[in-house]
Amino acid sequence: MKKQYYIYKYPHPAVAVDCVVFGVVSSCLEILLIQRRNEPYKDSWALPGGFLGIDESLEEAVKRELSEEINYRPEYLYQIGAFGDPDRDPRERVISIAYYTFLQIEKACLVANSDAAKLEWFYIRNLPNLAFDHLKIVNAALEILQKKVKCEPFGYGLLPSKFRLSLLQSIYEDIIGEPLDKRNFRKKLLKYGLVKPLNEFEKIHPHRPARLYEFNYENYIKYKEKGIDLTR
Amino acid sequence: MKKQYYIYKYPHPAVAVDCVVFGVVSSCLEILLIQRRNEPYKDSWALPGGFLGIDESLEEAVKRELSEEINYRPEYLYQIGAFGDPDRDPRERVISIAYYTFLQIEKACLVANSDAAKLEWFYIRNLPNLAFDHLKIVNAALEILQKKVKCEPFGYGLLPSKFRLSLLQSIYEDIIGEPLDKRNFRKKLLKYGLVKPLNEFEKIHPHRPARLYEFNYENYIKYKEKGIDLTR
DNA sequence: TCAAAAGTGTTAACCATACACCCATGC
DNA sequence: GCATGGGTGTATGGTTAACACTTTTGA
Repeated sequence: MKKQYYIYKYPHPAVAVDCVVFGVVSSCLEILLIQRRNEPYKDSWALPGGFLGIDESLEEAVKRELSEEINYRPEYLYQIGAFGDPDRDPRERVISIAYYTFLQIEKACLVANSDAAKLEWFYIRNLPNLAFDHLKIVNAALEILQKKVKCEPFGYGLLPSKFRLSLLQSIYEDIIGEPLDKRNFRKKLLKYGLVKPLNEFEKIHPHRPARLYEFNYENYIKYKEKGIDLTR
Repeated sequence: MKKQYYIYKYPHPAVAVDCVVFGVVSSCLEILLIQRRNEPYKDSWALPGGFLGIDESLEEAVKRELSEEINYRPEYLYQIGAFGDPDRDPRERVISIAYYTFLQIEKACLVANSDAAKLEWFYIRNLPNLAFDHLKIVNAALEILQKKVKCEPFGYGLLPSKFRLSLLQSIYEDIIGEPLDKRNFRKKLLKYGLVKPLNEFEKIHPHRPARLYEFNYENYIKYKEKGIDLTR
């Protein structure tokens, strides 16, 4: 492999991408973190991500990094924003463009990558110390979800395709950080036709089994455009 | 001045900042554009902006560029996001981090900068052709305002400190692109105490003079946190 | 006296809120 | 039969939506 250098007339920062991967794991909203194997922040937990290739788009870079690091290639990415404090990376000036995505656990086969970096899901309300300014990035992502949840239906592409309404409700509660009224929440979902009941039930505990529902995609999109607040 | 080069082991993109400056001009929501004096896109209209200094924060870079280019140093900046299509700039790979800000015309003394680049306000619904992907950036900013206006009170720091309610209403209408009911709009603003009436009137046309109002900052902040939709 | 923009109130339908009890199951 | 989470209905008050006419001014 040829050794090469890149020369510029003016100093250039490095550009990286990072991604907050949300998933529903053990009935909670969690994010996927990687334990760093190198300095800086060796052994700390960090968002999956890496440096931008000079010819690839920002989204391609995220998809490539996630494929490599968590063996999952997301279809949809949503930009959180750019994080560029001059000292956010001790090595050199690095601007990170952060994204978030949803991972339906049923669709993913997560394996630690070939480098055997450790991967783990963490409940959003119980995160470990994070490398770099990754906590700031996660918090920015959560703020976006908090706003989203108050303006549009939420959960499609994140929850399993068949789910209990109480699971959807608890994801909402994880995001907004306060309890919702069960009766009102269900009434609204059904009234606007956002979910349709199935004749299937989930028996995961020694209690009454819960009915499963699917999103009604047509109405989901309709109210995504029109706007709806399921949190009240 | 010493000639110097900057050498990296991996290729680095350039990083720029651009800013959509919103102002209320001739009773409309307008943005400030600069006519480019150099290639590429010579003579096209473009957002004010420029390259990031290697040691300055993203926001500092925007403030510096706006000071230089439009003689106005904004206090608050809001990030739109990063725009990084590989071919968005024909010169080299450039990632642009875009911001928007509000400029109260009463507080600014805009002069074309020393380089005598032409500055002009353009109504958001009647923009000229823009350089680079700046139309995409402006549209992203407008989408943010469209969402904002449906979730929080809007206009503080943008409108003159004393204004007619019909001016505020028409700014809302510029953003959402549809007419609002005058009675309902005013009723809501007053009911929630978002504005307070003054004993001053504006006579700018040969008709009945309009009462001026100020924002009630305390309630404005309160409903910004709590959320309110003045568009319905 | 006309044209133009400012300003004002009421009603009916809908929606949000708050709240408590029964159901189905496995142990 | 009990513990646990699943599931349901109603009444009240507040919010939205729709609507048309009078006022003030300068020309």
